[in-house]
Amino acid sequence: MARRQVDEVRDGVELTSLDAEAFDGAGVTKRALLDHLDAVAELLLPALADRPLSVVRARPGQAPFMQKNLPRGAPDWIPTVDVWAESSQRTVHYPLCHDRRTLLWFGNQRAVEFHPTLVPHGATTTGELVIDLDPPDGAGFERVVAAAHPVRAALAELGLAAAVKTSGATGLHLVVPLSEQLPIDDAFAATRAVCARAAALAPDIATTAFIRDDRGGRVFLDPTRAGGATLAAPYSPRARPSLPVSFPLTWDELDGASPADFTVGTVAGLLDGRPTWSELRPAPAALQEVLLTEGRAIPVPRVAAMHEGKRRKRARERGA
DNA sequence: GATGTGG
DNA sequence: CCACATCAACGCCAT
DNA sequence: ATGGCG
Ligand SMILES: [Mn+2]
Ligand SMILES: [Mn+2]
Repeated sequence: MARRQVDEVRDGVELTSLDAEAFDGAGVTKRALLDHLDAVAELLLPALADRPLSVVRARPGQAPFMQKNLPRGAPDWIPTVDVWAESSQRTVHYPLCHDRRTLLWFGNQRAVEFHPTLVPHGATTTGELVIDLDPPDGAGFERVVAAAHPVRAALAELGLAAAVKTSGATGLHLVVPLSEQLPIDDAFAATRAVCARAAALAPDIATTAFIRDDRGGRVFLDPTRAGGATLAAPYSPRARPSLPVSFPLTWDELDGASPADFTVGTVAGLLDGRPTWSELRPAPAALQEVLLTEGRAIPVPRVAAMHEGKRRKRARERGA
C-alpha cells in the first residue's frame, strides 16, 4: 500500500493529484496538463533531444520556480548531462528528456514550462538563429505581430526566412534555418545584427534596448537568445492562467491569431491536419558575412545594462 | 514533489 | 507515526 | 560579489 494516492499509471509513471488545479489561478487541472503533454509528446520531444532541459514548475501555494538540476529522487532512467556553472561554482546536472515517460514524469512534478537550450549539449556550432520578440507589459498581441513584420523584412533582405510560433506567454519566437553551421559566438553576433536591422526598419514599434525604461512602450527584440540560452519549446505550456501553449503558425495565420486560443485544453484538438513546427521550418539559407561584421560591432547589451543599474543605485543612495 | 527534521 | 520546514537558476562582464 | 533582464 503506497502512502500517496496514485490516480493513474501511464508508461509506468505514477500520476498523482490529477483532479487538482494545476497551480493557483491555472483554471485547469493537473490532468489537463498531463493530457496535453501526452498529446504533443511526438512533437515536443524532438525539440528537447540532446538539450539540457530547464523546467518551470508551478505548485499550488507557491510562486513558480525554474529548475535546472534533476532533483535527487528522480528515477534513474532519466539521463543527465553535467554542465559546470561558473557563477555558482558547481556542476549542474541537467536532465535530458528523450521519451514520453520522462515527459510524463516531469508533468507529474508539475513541470509546466519546458525550456531546452538553443544548442544541443556539447555543440560548438548552430544551424539556426532565433529572434525573440517580447512586447511590453499590457500590450496587445497585435503589437508583437506588427514588430514581427520588420524582422521578417530584415531577414528577407538578407535572403533569410523564418518560421514563427507564439511563445505561449505574450511574445513570438522566430527561427531562421542556416545552410551552414555557425560558431556560437557568430550566432550571437548575427542575432544582434538582425535585431538591430529590424529595429532600424521600424524604430517606432521595435527596439533592442535592454533596459526596460529605455524601450518606450516598444517591442523588445531580444538579441541574447543564442548558444546556451534557453527558449520555451514549441508546444510547451506556460505557467499562466489557462496554461497557454507555444504554438507554431503560418505567416498567413499570424495577423489574425490570438494566442489565448492555444492552451492545454485546445491544442490537442487543433493538431490534426496542421503543419508541425518542423514542417513550417523554411529551407536553410546562407548567412551573409556582412551580418557578422555588423553584429561584432554591437556591444553585448547586458554589459551596458549592468553599469546603468549600478549607476542608478549609486544615485539613489546618494540622494537618499 | 521529495526529503529531512524532531516530537 | 505524523507535522512541518525547506528546497528546487543561470549568464552576461566591467568594476 | 554585483547589477537588469529573460
Ligand atoms: Mn520571449
Ligand atoms: Mn526574451
